[in-house]
Amino acid sequence: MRPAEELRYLILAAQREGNRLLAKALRPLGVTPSQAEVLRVLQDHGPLPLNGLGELLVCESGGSPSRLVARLAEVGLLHREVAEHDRRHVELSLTADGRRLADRIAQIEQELYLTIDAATAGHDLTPILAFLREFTADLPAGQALARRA
Amino acid sequence: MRPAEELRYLILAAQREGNRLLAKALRPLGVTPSQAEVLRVLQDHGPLPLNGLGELLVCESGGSPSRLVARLAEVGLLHREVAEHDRRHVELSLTADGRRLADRIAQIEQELYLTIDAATAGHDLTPILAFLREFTADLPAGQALARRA
DNA sequence: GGAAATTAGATTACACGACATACATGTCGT
DNA sequence: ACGACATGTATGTCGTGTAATCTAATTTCC
Repeated sequence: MRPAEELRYLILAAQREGNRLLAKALRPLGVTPSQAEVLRVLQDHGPLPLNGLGELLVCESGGSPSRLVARLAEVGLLHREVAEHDRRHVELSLTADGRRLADRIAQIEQELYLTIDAATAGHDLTPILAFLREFTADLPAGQALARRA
Repeated sequence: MRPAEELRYLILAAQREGNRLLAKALRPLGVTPSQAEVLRVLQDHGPLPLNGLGELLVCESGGSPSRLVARLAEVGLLHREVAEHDRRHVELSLTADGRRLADRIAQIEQELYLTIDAATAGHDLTPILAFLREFTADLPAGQALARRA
């Protein structure tokens, strides 16, 4: 199998399995990995319009994440408020419940990162991160990640 | 951002964007990336039972890919035949249409691999492949990929 | 200044994919 | 024949991409 093909499928495999592990760890909290990403981004980057949130999400690369946000608003984890100066904008902010849950999600992420650290022991991540950064630099999902820093 | 976190999101970003590029390239053929994977696996690994196909797919890692296969059978790209000696087994094989389409998919994959080669120019893939192989070695999706060789 | 066109933000609908669970059915050992 | 097990199916929930649509703001042109 040529390297490009193996790389393609290995990235697919790693993403699928990593997502599955995270979904399992998050299940007791009643949120999915994508929902957790929304809550954590809102926790770290303050109130955001829907569009601004979309620009920081790696999942849901195109358009506005209306549907993802709608589910979180339904269960009272975040608040949607129409901006008075521009009624096209919807300001999103975590509720008290949402902040509490975001803290618990952060803990689970820490455990995940310890698992990843263990899996990467003996490997130099530098060339791997460098390649992936370059590969995604021009693409929406990569730019979203870059904006977080 | 700690390396483990960046790695997690970069893998997600790379997978999403890669899939989007492939989906766009496959659109004129009327198939999705997952459907294309089924057709190509069947082309390379002969007739397979549904379960055996599932063991070679990186997408749809758990369970049997019933629905994926059902859609392809509906549009006449593959044939499902119940084995006479054991009616639990369904033998899957490409139809003439399926074989023709698999050839065209293979061409599009070649173009994708050229794009990946260009993106990886200047990088040594060896450590990247080694890490991802190790990371997925014990997981279903990684084993599926290993079985292809 | 005001109406029409354009742009921007958000929502919705459709199709498909992924995962988990529950269910039905076939096979085999006893 | 009965139950354990394996295999395949159906279903529900959620996620993701695309496109169409709706409304609000802005721009353009008279």
